Amino acid sequence: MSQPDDTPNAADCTAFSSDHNHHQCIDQALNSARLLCQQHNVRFTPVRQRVLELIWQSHKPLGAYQILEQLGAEGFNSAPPTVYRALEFLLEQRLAHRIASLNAYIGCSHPQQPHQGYFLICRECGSAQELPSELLAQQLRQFAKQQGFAIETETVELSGLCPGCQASLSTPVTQTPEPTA
Amino acid sequence: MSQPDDTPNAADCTAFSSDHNHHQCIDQALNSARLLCQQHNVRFTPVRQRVLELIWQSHKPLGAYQILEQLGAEGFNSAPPTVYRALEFLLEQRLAHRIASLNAYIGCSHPQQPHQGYFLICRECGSAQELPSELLAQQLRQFAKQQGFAIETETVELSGLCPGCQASLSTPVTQTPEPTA
DNA sequence: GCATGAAAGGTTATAACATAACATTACCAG
DNA sequence: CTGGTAATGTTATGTTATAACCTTTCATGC
Repeated sequence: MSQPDDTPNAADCTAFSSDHNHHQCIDQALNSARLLCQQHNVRFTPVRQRVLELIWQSHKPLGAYQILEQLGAEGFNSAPPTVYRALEFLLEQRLAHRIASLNAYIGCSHPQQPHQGYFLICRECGSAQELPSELLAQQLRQFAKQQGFAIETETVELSGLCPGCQASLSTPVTQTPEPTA
Repeated sequence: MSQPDDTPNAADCTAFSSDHNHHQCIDQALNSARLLCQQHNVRFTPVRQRVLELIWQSHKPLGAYQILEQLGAEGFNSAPPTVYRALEFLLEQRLAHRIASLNAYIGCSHPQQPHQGYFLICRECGSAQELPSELLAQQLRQFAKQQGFAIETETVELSGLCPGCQASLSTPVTQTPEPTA
């Protein structure tokens, strides 16, 4: 409660460009998470932290059993309930989202603000970008309101091709090399 | 090809009101389907037809194994591939949609027009209403376009309470009785 | 320190959802 | 009526998720 909510957002980087400092994503996500768990007075245990790290390792949504495999390799207990409990916790604390269309999980880029995640998911590279959009939220509410429907949770997952993969697929050879730093 | 696309749409009824002639939904859906299969020169076999009927029996999305159970009870072959093949066919022909957030399937209310399904799903009564919305489609494209993202498939599933269940839950006793015909 | 109770984690089993692979049957075109 | 393709039958298994019950951890009050 004593902390201002001005922590940098972990994924103000964009999932679809490879030229961002991804360590920052992870570090900021973990810092945000620690802070948020303190504020909520809940325990950020090793397995919960590790699962959060794992789903932040890339911007690709991760299946529960992929996470489980990693955990097992690192000496954690590796029965399904372990990972599903950790994921349940992260979802409750709004530190992660579930991608229904993929049965997969991904770190939440804006855990501080209450929001629903809107996702752009590239079918080619597998990356998913979460985008907050107050405008889209309004439009969806409007859409539901016309039917007298009261929205509680929103699943908005748009699949297709990210800018990078559109380019690679249309010009598979002559693409400009990307900056490596 | 020789048929005009003016078949009545099976779900111009609304899933959230109980005072519609639901037989019409089913009949129209089946007629549309027969027509569409003729047009596409594909076979509308008994099991395909029965699965379509089953997912039209109510406006609640149905799980594959629920369908399977029904089929089994009726003497159809009842191994999983049977129902998954039928569903695959119906999805291909755009006669059904998959609801990712529920792992369930529902009849498509506007099979004639190419479209993505936008769904309002009531967590209380389980009904799902599909709504076409060119406006929402535009807004989603716009949203994606800002990121240079090319949408191929859209998963838009809004869960909450339908008008009827909002009323029942807030005034559990004093609700007005519904017309029975 | 230590009792204690709630939260977290361990363990085993199983439920729920979905597909692979290969054999058989149905159906139509020639 | 035959040959090929689409559909279905059959068996097995893969993948995702949860139930149920037991043990451990850890903050708290004594």
